Amino acid sequence: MNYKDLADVVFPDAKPIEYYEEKYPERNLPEGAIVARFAPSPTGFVHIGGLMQCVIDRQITSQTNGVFILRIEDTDQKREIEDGVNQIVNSVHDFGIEFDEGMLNETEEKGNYGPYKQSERKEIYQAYAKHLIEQGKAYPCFATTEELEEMREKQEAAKIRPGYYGVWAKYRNLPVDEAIAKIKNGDSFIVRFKSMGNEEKKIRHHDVIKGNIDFPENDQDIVIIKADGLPTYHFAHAVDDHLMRVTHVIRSDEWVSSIPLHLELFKALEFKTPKYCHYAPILKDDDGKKRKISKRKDPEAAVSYYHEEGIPAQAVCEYLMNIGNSNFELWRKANPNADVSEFKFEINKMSVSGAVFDIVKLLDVSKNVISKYSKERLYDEVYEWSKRYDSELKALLEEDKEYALKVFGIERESAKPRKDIGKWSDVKNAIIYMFDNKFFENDVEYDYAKINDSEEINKIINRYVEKYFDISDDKQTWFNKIKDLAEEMGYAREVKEYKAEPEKWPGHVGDISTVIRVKLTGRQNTPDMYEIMQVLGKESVIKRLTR
RNA sequence: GGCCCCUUGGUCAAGCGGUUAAGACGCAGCCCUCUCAAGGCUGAAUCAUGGGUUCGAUUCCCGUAGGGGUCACCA
Repeated sequence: MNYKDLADVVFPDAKPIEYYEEKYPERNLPEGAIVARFAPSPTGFVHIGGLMQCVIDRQITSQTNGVFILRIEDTDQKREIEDGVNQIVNSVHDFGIEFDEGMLNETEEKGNYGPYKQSERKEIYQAYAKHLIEQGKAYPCFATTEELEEMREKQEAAKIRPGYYGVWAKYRNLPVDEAIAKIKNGDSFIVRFKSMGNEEKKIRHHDVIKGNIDFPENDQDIVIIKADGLPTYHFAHAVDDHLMRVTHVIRSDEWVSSIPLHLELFKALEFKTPKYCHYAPILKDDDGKKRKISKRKDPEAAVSYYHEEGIPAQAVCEYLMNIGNSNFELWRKANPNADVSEFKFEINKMSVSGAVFDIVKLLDVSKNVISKYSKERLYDEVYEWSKRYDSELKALLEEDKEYALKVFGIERESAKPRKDIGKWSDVKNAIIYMFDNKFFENDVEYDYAKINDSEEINKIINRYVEKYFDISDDKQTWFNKIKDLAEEMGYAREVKEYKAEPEKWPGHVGDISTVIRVKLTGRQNTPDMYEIMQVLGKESVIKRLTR
């Protein structure tokens, strides 16, 4: 009886690994092409950090003519939710990111290196596990959960390193025939990796992002195949990333401590190790303290949040890109109209420590992104968003599209476009007063500023309407008339004059403007009043000023 | 607790032995033919700490403190 016999008893039906090595050959890609993968569990939830990984992966795989894969890690059935894969695909898709290979939805996939769902790769893992057993590099372990717990308690009590290793690895050296007998007897078991590592020895690993890291060798006999026949993460990682010919394993740095294990696994399996890129998680400022942004506590941890708030996908992606490579914004400034895909992302320039998520900065990025949109694009994006999240806004936009486009056109598509909208949920408030049916719904009791005596206000407005207002005036004429009005009413014609000798007048042309503005829009602050009047049209202006 | 990693203004950060220590967001002030948004200009604000090494340390080494990760038949 030898290891081969044992392997045959453990996995009688497994194919030889050569079968898979041939089925999934090395990819024929140009020099330097990066193959990366996003490998979430099908929980339906995409974390902002996961999206950052996608943005980065998509960028570097595209730029090197490589491949970006979506692999679903569903080896833990407890984590799964219904429709989880669809939700992940859709969430990522919402940000304009497509995968080259992998799952397309719950059941369909594309690419020649599948299946891309781990639960469907069971036989592959078992083939490789069998291969290891044949070589004496893995073995069945019959320890029960209770046994393992007991072991752990002893270790803790004795203050020694916990785990299944060395002398604690009870079934590591179980004679082959005894193991076979147990299996034939129907004893339940799992498969463990037989580590040859020595905890006293150090290894050095070079991480693309973190640089050199030294740690002790792994000596834990970790489980590679669970009781349900599915692999653990570590084993699946080795087998999948090898067979899918992944060149760069880009993942969150919670995995760095597993590197010694993974390295040993790759060595035992005689796989070429991929390049590891461990990025730091996104942090959250919690009352002055930094902590990992959390799914439970922070709504902004979920990418769906940005979608709901109406922060454009491009803005979120650019912000994330900037967290990844902070020279992105320098590049953006130099290339304001270039497509993001032209930015050369350098993975080794990523920060080794986590960045605190800054929504204010994100919104600033967003304002810049939105300021470059044409009014048509703005309309389309806002309309799409409103369909899902704001029916009142939707109705407003549908009522008269031409008019809505004019409203969106105010101070847009110019050299210095407006930058006051950061997210679609800001839009309604920013434009609602431009719509007569909404405007006249409200009371006329507005907050005036400096000039707030109603008699004076009426005098100003009446005079403006009867003598000065003319919708066909050009902007200069229009403004000169407001100055004339100011002068006639006894106010300073120029702000500068007033500032030089404030005691000479009760106010200046700006104060007069404000009166008209408030009467016209209900607000003290608005975009350019001339443009507003032009968009509203003569009839609406008069109606508003004289009501 | 063991192992591993991290620490430049409020935030993101450049820097890689000699710099007036970039830039962005935010903040304050000023300017810009009306308010706001923007834009322009100016300003306040940073190398966690103690030792070394060196002619010289933000940069290299060691310690300390603080923060984070990880120690599952979860990923």
